[in-house]
Amino acid sequence: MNDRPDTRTRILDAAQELIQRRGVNGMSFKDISDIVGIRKPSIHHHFASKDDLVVALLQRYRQQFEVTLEGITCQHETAQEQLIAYMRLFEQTLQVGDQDQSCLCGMLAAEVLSLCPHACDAVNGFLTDNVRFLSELLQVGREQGSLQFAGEPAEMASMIFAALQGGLIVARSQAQPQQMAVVTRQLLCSVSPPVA
Amino acid sequence: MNDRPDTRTRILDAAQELIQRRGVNGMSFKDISDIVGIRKPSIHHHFASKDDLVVALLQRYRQQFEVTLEGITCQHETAQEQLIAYMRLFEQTLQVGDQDQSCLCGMLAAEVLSLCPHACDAVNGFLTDNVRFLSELLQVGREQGSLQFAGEPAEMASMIFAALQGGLIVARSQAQPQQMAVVTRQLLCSVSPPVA
DNA sequence: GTCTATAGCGCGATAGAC
DNA sequence: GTCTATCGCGCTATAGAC
Repeated sequence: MNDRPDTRTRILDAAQELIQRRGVNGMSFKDISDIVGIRKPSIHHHFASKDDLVVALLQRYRQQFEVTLEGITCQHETAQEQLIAYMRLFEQTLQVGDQDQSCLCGMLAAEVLSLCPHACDAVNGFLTDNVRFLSELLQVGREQGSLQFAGEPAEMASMIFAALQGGLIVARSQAQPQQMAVVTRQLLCSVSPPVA
Repeated sequence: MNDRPDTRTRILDAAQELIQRRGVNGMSFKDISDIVGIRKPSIHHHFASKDDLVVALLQRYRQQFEVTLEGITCQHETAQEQLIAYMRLFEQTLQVGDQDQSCLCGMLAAEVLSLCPHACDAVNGFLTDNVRFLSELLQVGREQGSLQFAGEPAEMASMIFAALQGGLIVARSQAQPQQMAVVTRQLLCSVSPPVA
């Protein structure tokens, strides 16, 4: 009957939203306590330090993302459809709330010098996982014939992932969410077989 | 005979380096004063506030960048060569010092919610200028025949610029500068006519 | 598990001497 | 133009009552 998540979860939710908007260095315990509706020191009962909070947040985020990627693989037949669904994730990020949220790990990757070693490893693990996922998807797509491109799948994967992360940052900064769709459409063109 | 720049310039240099490494929110007057070798309050003599410093920095950066872009246009004949030279700028950013510097405006675009309106406008102006430069370059290249791609030049320009910005963030986070060259090579593939 | 109170520090910024 | 001294604030974190 109680559909409100527990405090720990609500703290993580607030922290994630704040980091995706302003970055780690732009987020404070005060901001979190305002959103969650508890006092600042109460946060320390759930997370000993700010670093611990960020590490826990990354752990949850990567778990959720893994499930999402599995869903994409299962729910779509062709690699092309899977790629479209994957890119949709990034477009959707910009459609939440005030349209000012970027990818959590893209944001943290930009601020990587402010992170503790554990958080740094988690961010880079996320980046690597994504490029690997894309790389396998491109490989399969090329074999299927639903995708076509020059060069190695791993290199095209790096390029596509970079474009999606950069696209989020640029589109959000300029307050033009539709620019994200422009980037994904152009990416799709770049790996699609000629229409003829 | 005095080859050391004046204090104002050295403050801007320090601020730029710090922002490209840690972002605005990760940079402080203390950091600047340590690098420049003056006391914290002395900075206020040159820049009334932190916002003023950031705005002045962006003004200088955009002026310098404009000159660089003109140089690229003049020094290279074909659009393809100009594109290669442009992308080289992003690779070179990652080759400076400890290889942990990103693009100033890419960093600030990620932290755009922490900027004053003037700085925000300057960052977005920089982004727009770059996409426009690329867009014209792609248009000319297509007409020349040195470049070839599907879709509109403006849309391909958005995609390329996003990939360069995202590529910087990812490669830097993972401490793999060579990944930046992977991205630029793949981008070049995507706008090059078939070798045959 | 949440609270009040507070420690301890770093921040941007100001005042005023030199 | 740079300095010392300091203000006022916000931060993360801790101590201890309830």
